[in-house]
Amino acid sequence: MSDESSRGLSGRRGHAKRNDEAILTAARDVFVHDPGAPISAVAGRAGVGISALYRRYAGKEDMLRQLCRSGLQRMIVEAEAVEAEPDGWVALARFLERVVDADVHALTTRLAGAFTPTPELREIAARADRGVALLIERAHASGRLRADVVAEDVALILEGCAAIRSGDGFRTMQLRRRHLALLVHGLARVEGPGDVALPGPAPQPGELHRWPAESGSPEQGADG
Amino acid sequence: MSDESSRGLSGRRGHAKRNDEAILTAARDVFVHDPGAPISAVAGRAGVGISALYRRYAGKEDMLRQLCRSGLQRMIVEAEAVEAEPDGWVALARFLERVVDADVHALTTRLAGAFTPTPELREIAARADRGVALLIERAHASGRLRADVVAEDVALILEGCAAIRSGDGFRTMQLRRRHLALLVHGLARVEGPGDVALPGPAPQPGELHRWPAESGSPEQGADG
DNA sequence: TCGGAACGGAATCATCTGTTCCGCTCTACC
DNA sequence: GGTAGAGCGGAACAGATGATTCCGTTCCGA
Repeated sequence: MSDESSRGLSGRRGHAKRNDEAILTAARDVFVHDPGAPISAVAGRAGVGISALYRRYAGKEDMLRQLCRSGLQRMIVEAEAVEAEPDGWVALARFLERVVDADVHALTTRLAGAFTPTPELREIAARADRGVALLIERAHASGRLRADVVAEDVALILEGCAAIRSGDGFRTMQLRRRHLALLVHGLARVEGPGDVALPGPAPQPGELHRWPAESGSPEQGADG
Repeated sequence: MSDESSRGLSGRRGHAKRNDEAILTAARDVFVHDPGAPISAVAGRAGVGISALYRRYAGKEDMLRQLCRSGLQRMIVEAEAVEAEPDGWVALARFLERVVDADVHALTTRLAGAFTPTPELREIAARADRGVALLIERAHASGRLRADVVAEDVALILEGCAAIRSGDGFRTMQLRRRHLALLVHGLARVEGPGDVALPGPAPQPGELHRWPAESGSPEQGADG
């Protein structure tokens, strides 16, 4: 008994700690499914009351910020996880699979409009973007990536995959993987007459950014 | 003056007829952008009052139904528009481009959860699905489509494209076209060792359907 | 001239939801 | 053993939102 309590696994403290995770998981599940979900849905899913949430987070916005941050961090982790892969092309493909499997894109992008970012968050986002850019660079170097693909295309790809939904969570993942496979196949360079350049100006750095520029120009806010 | 009025282009009647279109267009624009938008947003965008909407539609649900129907019909029109194209592969690609350009997928799918379908609507949807199936069949016959692609993959592709968004409407279309090009490239058969089969069970007919089966089995409703 | 189609928009009514608050439980510590 | 308070459940509160109704007004059309 004293063993358990000293490790924080039982008693009031341990229970609270377990709730920390239950709530975080529930929040992730709920908001990935529906970015506009009410906070009570999170409480319900976690099997706790509202006050258990407010004990941990200053408010809904704070909660979403944390969630977004954890998503961005996960993205960075996945980028690092494929760093050791010697083949740049394979690294990119594996990275995309991992991110899709982690279902992290909705957190980092869909949620982003619902709160004002902290400087810290901007920095983490920048780090994540840099990781992606590096992967694209390596993939280009491998010679197997279409020459006209840019780092920002990754955002389009992830967005497209995240949009796939079916009633069942597991099936959703299968379908996303299938869709991703199609996309990765599309990313591959093809020599010969079959190759047609991707149309339109490529997405520009910053164009698809989660939040409007730091401060100053009152650009298009754009979302409703 | 009598000329115009006889053609319904001026006067109270003509104005009303023009409002018909303005409202329909506004509704399309608004709900494509945000399926959960309030009806007042449509009125605002159309430059009319709320009552102008309620004169034409029984309620919001009715409006969404009409919108969905027009979207499905547009889909059928686009399928017919490429029927004459002799090359089945080209026909499929052109069809996808047309549907993406018409920005019709959000209407036919995203909106579908917001109202109960009429039998008529189900039938139109079935006709649209048949059109797509035919295009896939022809594309297979041309020999240029990956063998493991099925008709239901089209839904995934359109969903993925519809998910792409930027602040500007025109730019959004450019980016969708770019993404689509990647996808179409991915759809192309590649002979040789580079070819990897699409993973997971292919999407089944009915699996991605807009509405739960006609009646009877209380399956997963699934959406929030 | 006049009935009423067409309409604008305020008022209504029903939710929905973020946040606060109160009282309870049960642990951690003395 | 007793007690302060961490941790919590959930009702209450306050504000927003939004579909729908309703009423007064305008102005066409006969």
